[in-house]
Amino acid sequence: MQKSQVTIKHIAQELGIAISTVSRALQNHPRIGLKTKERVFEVAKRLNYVPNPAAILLKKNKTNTVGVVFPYLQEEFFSQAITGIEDVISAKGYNVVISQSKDKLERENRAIKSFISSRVDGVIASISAETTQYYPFKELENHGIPLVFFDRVPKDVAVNKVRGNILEAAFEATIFLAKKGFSRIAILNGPSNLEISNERLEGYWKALKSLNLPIVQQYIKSTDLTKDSTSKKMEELLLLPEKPQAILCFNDYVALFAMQSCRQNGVIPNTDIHFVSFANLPITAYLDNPPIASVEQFAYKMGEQAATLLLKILESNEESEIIPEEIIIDTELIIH
Amino acid sequence: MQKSQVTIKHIAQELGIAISTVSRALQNHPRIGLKTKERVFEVAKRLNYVPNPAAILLKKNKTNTVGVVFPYLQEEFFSQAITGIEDVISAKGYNVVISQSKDKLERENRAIKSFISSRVDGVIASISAETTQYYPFKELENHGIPLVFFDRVPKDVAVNKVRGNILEAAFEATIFLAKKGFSRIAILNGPSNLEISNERLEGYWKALKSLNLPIVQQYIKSTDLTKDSTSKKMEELLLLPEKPQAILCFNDYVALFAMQSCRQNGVIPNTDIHFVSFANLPITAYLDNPPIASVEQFAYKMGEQAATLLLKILESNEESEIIPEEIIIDTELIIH
DNA sequence: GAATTGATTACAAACATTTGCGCAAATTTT
DNA sequence: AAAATTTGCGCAAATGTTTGTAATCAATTC
Repeated sequence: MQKSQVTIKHIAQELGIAISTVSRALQNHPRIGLKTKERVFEVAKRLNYVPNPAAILLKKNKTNTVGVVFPYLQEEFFSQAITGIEDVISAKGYNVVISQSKDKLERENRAIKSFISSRVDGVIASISAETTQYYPFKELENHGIPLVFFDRVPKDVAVNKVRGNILEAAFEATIFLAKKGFSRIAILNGPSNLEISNERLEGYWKALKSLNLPIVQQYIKSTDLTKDSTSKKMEELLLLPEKPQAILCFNDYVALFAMQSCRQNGVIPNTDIHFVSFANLPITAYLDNPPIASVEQFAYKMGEQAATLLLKILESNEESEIIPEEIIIDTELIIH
Repeated sequence: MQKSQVTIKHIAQELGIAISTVSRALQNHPRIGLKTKERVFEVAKRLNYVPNPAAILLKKNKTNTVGVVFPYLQEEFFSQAITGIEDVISAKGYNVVISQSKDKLERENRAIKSFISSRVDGVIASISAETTQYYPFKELENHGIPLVFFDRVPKDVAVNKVRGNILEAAFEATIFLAKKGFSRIAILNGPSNLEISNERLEGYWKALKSLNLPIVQQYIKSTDLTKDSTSKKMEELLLLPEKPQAILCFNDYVALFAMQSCRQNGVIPNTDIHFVSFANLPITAYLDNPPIASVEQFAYKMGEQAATLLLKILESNEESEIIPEEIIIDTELIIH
C-alpha cells in the first residue's frame, strides 16, 4: 500500500546487502548465491517492487517499446493488424504504443515526433492518405530508429515494407468480374501517393489487356478515401452514357460509400452494378447486398510479419548495415 | 545525422558553459541571460537535441503518459472515445498509450501490469465483458495511479466514472417502441457484471411499468456480447410462442448479430421484428434495413470528459484525498 | 603454511537531467 | 562610496539501475 516507489535500495537496506547484489539477484546473475537470491525475491515480492523503467532506460538506452502509427484504429483491417503486431511484440517482452493519424499528415507528424521524444526502439507505419513526402519519416532514420512500413508504403523509397500482393489481387479480381460476363469494369481507386493505389491500377490494366478489353479513362477514378469524395466519383460514374456494370473498389469503406451513393441514385448495388472490394471486413457480412467478392488480405498475418521483421532488425547487430527488406503477403479473392 | 544521442552535456561543452546553465536555459529559467539562452537554443537546434525522457522521468518521477484500456479498438464507440481522449490529453502535453482487452480478463490484466511497470501517470479503463472482480484495478491504486472508468464501469465500487445516462436512454427507447404500437418488447442485454447492463434493464422495467405492460421473463435475455451467444439468445426469442415484436439491444453489434440471426431464420429484421440499439455507429447507416432507432451516446464527448477528469486529478494536489467523481452524459434517441 | 583458486558480495562509476546552494559581477540603493 | 540587491552562472548532489572491477572469505593445492 506504500505510495512512494520501492527501489532496489530499499530491498538492499532491508536485507543489509549491497544494491548491486540485489540488482544481480533480480537478474538471476550466476555470481549471486542461491540463498541470497531467494531472500531478495522474497522481499521484492513482499514490498511489491516494480523496476523503474526510467533508470533502466537510462542505463541501457532501450525502451523495449515500438510505436505504431496507422490511419484509423476502427478499420478492422488495421485493428486486426495491430492485434497481430501486439501478439508478436509482447511475446518478446516489448510494448506497443499506438497512434492514429486519421489520414491527416499533421497527426502523423505529431505521432512521429512523440515516438522520437519517447525514444521508442522501432516504428511500424502505414502512411496517411495525405502523405506525399517521405521527409517526416526521415527524422526517425536520423535518430537511428528502425522503421517498417505496413500496407500503405511510400513509393520510390528503399525502406522495409510489408504489404499484400495487390497487383496480383487486382488482376484476379478484374478477371473474376470479366468472367462473370461484365465488360464495362470501372475502378474506384485510392489516392495516387499510395503505392498500393498504383498497384491496383496496374493489376486492373493488366487484366483488361490480357482480356483484350479496352481501357476506358472515364472508368478510372480515384478518391481521397473520404465519403464525400467517393460519392462524388461514384456519381460521375453513374452519369456516364454507358454506366459501368462492375466496379473494383479500393477497400470495403469505399465500396460502402459507393454503394450507398448508388442507392440514393436509384441504382441497386450488386444487382444493377456489381462491386468487388479489398479487405473483406466482417461488417460486409451484415449487409443485405454485400459486394459480390472481396480480396482477403490477411491483416493479422501481415501485422505479425511486420512485427517479426522489426524485431529482427532490432535484435540484429546494430553495427551491420541493414538492407531494406520487402515482404509480400499473398491475398485471396473471397466470393460472397 | 549523428546516431549517438545528443545531450545537454554536449551543448554545454560546445558553448563552454555549465550543464546546469544549459538545462535552465532550455527551460526558459528567468535567471539565465537572454544571450546565453539564444546561444543554447541555437546549438540545441543545430545538434538536433531531443531531451532524454528517461533522465527527466528519473528526476521528476512523471511520465506524462496516460494508459487507456478498452475492449475493442475497432468498435467505433471506443475509437471515437479514444480520439476525444487523445485530443484533450495531447493538448496538455501528455501522451496516450492504448491497449485492447478484446473482452478478455487476461489481456486486461496484462495491460494493467504493463501500465504499472511503465509508470503511466493515470489510467482510463472500460472493463472487459469477463471482468467481475475489481481486484486487478486495485493494483493501480496500490501504486498510487489514478483511475477513471469509462462507460463500462464496475458496480458497487467508489471510483471515478464517466458514463452515459443509460437508464434514461433505455427508458426512452422502450417508450418509443411502445408508442410505435408494440407491446411485446424484448431486451437482448449485456452481461450482468457490467453496471450498464443493469441500467438498461432498469430503464426497460421502469418503462414497461409506467406503461402498465407486463414484464415477461422470457423476453429478457443477456449475452456475453459474442456473436455465438447473441445468435443463440435471439433464436430462443424466435422460438417463443409469442415472438417479440421489438427488441432493445445492448449495442449495435448485438443488434447486427441478432438481425443476421433473424434473417437466417426467415424473419425480416425491422419489418417482422423491430430493433433499437445503443451507440448509433456509422456502419448502421450502410445497412439496407437498419435498426429503427439507436441511442447516440456521444462517445467523443464522453472521451473528452474522461480525459478532463483524469487530468484534473493528475494536476490536483497529490496530497489532498480525492473523492471519486461520477460524470453522467445525456444520450439522445436517434430515429432512423 | 603460503599461495592459488573459486565463489560471493561490495564499491563506485556511469547514464542524462534537475535543482538547491553558493559565488561572483553588475546594478541599484543608502 | 559602501551596502544591499539582483542577475547570471557553476558546483555538486540526487534520481534508480547496471556493470566493471575490487574485495572478502573459504576451500583447495603445492
